Amino acid sequence: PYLPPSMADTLDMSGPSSPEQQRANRILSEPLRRSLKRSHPCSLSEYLNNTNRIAHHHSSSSSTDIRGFLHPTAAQHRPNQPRQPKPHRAPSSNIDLWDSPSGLHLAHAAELLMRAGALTLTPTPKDQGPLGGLGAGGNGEEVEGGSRVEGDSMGCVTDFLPLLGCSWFSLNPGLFALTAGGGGFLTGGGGSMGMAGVGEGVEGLRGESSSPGSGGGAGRRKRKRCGECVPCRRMGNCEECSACRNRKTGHQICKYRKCEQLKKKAATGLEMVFPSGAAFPWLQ
DNA sequence: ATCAACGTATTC
DNA sequence: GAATACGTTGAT
Repeated sequence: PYLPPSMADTLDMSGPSSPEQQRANRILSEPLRRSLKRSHPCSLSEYLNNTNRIAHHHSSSSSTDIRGFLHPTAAQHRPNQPRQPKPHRAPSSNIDLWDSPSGLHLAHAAELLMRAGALTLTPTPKDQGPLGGLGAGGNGEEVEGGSRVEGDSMGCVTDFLPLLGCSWFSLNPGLFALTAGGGGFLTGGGGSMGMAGVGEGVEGLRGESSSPGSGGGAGRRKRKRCGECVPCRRMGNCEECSACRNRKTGHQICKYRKCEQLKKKAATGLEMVFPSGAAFPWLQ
């Protein structure tokens, strides 16, 4: 029930069986570009904290806790119960990480990232967020080596919630963009990962450096030209437009070469945008 | 909304 | 370090 057949095919780790899968695996195994290697991991702890704050804001009971979202049963009862399989869906009330209004199915996304090798689990003792140890610690279990990710019989991660509860769950925005304003590179159609943006260098994660005190615009990722639109394909500057005439001071590309995608306002927030305009379309 | 200028990320 | 170009900001 977690993954549609097309996605299950995509995530089949038994080996590449199609040219698309072979290409995807090759791309994943290729070394990062220099600029991508310099990308710094983006911790989800801030996101989770924000989510928690939002939950408090929206909850009139004021007793809402992210623990309740991540471990509804653990937060309410089951002190000595053996580990229950994680519910596929949290209660529909309040903010729901598993079926958020914005389509942010975080666990699914992270599962895909991990399977694609784009998500790293980097536990550090000092990087345990305020929610660190949730779930696993509650049952006296330890996450060993930071790679304790179990899959259920359906091949889905059932023990992912403790990872969400810790801030050592990190993403590498250079390798994996969670915001693709010019169109996502994960394509649901055809059951294959498009990965169009990976080889070229995926850009577009925003907000990672926009935390208070980071200096605002400094550190914000730059999007890149799509290279496919008419302006991008145009060769040479016109040398007549204002951008060309003010090249030294304006620092702008020729107006006739300005990428159509970059003309649009960049997407904001932690979300995937697909050509269809839907986030995580395979889950809809 | 458009434009110019600037800051700065990125590439060479 | 220079050149290029994206993002932001302020002026119009």
